[in-house]
Amino acid sequence: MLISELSEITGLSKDTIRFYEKEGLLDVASSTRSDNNYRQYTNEAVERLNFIKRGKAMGFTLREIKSIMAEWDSVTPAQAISFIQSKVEQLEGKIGQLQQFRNYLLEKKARLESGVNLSEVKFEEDNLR
Amino acid sequence: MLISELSEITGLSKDTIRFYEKEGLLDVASSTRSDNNYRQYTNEAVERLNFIKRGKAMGFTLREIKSIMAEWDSVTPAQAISFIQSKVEQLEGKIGQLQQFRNYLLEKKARLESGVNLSEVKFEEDNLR
DNA sequence: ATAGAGGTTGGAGTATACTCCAATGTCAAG
DNA sequence: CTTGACATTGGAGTATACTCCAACCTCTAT
Repeated sequence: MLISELSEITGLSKDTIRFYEKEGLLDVASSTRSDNNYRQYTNEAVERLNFIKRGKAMGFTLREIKSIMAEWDSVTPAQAISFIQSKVEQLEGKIGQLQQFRNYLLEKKARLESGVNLSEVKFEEDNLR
Repeated sequence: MLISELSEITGLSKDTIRFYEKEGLLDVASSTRSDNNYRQYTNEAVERLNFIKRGKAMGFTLREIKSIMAEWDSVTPAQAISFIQSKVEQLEGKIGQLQQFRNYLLEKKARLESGVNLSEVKFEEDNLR
């Protein structure tokens, strides 16, 4: 497929896709050039871009996403396992933080609903634990 | 306290703290100026900065964090409740995504451990659901 | 043959979030 | 009264991740 189609499928702009390519986030399996010099994309490209989107949504930088994908391609199973394990641990930390923050907000909300004044529940670190 | 102490307590650089002030993320309750024009910080500043760090860790931009704090200060209880509710929903979405990604990684890991070839579990969108 | 909708490039510009620096002011200690 | 450690400012520079643009090539349809 050409870049417009890929752009529609993924919801990423053409510029962004070309930018990702410049940055080395798409490999040969994702895109080749046809005779007219147009980029030809495979489904691999769709998968890669979705992977990138996912990674970004979890707060990874492009650099990190690139390294994740590179590891994925080049690494022995044993290395992959320990790599994944460490990523999972990172994610678990992040999830824990988000849940804490969610609980913190819900607690504040409950206090507000029970009529406590806003200023009394403002930024107290203790509420976060 | 002076900026060095605040910097040590929060782990943020002095430049970062001054940058946050420029951006309007610290209010009068957090910092005032003494006669010599030095910034004098209160514990409120520590709390604010920790709040900012927390917000950043969950992927909010400074702009968003500022608006959260502003709402917090200026809003009626009813508005605060609906604001919090929407933030909680956003967070729940984020948490859900992170958990999905975590499960995805764990699944890949399990496959690797059971001896499946790496290339067979590479970037397939189906694995993400 | 020309229009129009696609594609290409290199490079400049933008937003975010710092980070560094030079010049200068303040203050306690020797 | 100078030294050294702190503080101040404005402004420049950096990294990340795009976003836009001009100039130009390609292909299909009329």
